[in-house]
Amino acid sequence: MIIENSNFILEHIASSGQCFRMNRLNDSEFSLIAGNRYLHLKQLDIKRVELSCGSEEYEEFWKEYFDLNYDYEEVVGKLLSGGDEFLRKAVDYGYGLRILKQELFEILITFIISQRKSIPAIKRCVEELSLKFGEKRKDTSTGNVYYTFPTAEVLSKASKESLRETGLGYRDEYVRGTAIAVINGDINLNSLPNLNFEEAVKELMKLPGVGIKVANCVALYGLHQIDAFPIDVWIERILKDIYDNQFETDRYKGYAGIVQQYMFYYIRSL
DNA sequence: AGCCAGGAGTTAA
DNA sequence: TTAACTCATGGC
Repeated sequence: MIIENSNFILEHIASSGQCFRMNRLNDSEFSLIAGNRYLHLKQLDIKRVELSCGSEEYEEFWKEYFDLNYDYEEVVGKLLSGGDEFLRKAVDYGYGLRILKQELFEILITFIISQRKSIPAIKRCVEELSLKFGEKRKDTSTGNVYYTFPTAEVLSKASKESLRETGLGYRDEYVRGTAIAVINGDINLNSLPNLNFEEAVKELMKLPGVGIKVANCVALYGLHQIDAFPIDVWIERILKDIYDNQFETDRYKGYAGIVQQYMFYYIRSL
């Protein structure tokens, strides 16, 4: 089915560093594995995207996944007219970015993996992990074969050695420890959506391999706390070099996470 | 070849 | 509380 939206650019979303299983197939087409599902996407033009799913699956899952109930045009308008030169250029460059609503456990593990890794390396590791510990599926509408992201159950039972074979490096114990914490009830992922931002971050940081930055990423991409503002090495450079450490996230309350996404995507292009 | 990657944990002060 | 050091691996 075809989606019309003036802020939905697949190329920008796929390479924005928030999802690691969305891949470019050619000039206009992309594949995406999210949760247990597979989707084929095609950018028809600047305002139209074709999805391989039917309207029922779209309404039930993908519409929410792509945050298509939220009006990004309003945020874009504020940033373009807000008088901040860097943000204006960032939005101008990264138009069509959105904050996806991804599966919580998958986001938790992938951002634990992300520490001290480049985006290509993260993607490779996530694919290896899915191939080794996920379930093989076949998409009914495209016939495409893919592997789901592994469950906490499976990862909690995996040996350190088998985990490390996927390229995790020293993060093997973090992944294992977090999966075990989820299974034995040390943390209840289902309760996190009920917490406010500060409480959720505090809870997440009890997990091995989850510090302030990863917790913010999980809050933003897995809990859709769009005031979360993850500060990685790139964002830190911006805050220092562009804003002389005077950037005020409070000024963008209600959509700071979206601002962060534009910043991140833009700075990496320079 | 050597540096850096969407950092976190530990230790020392 | 903060600073320095270490961690395994791959991409460029």
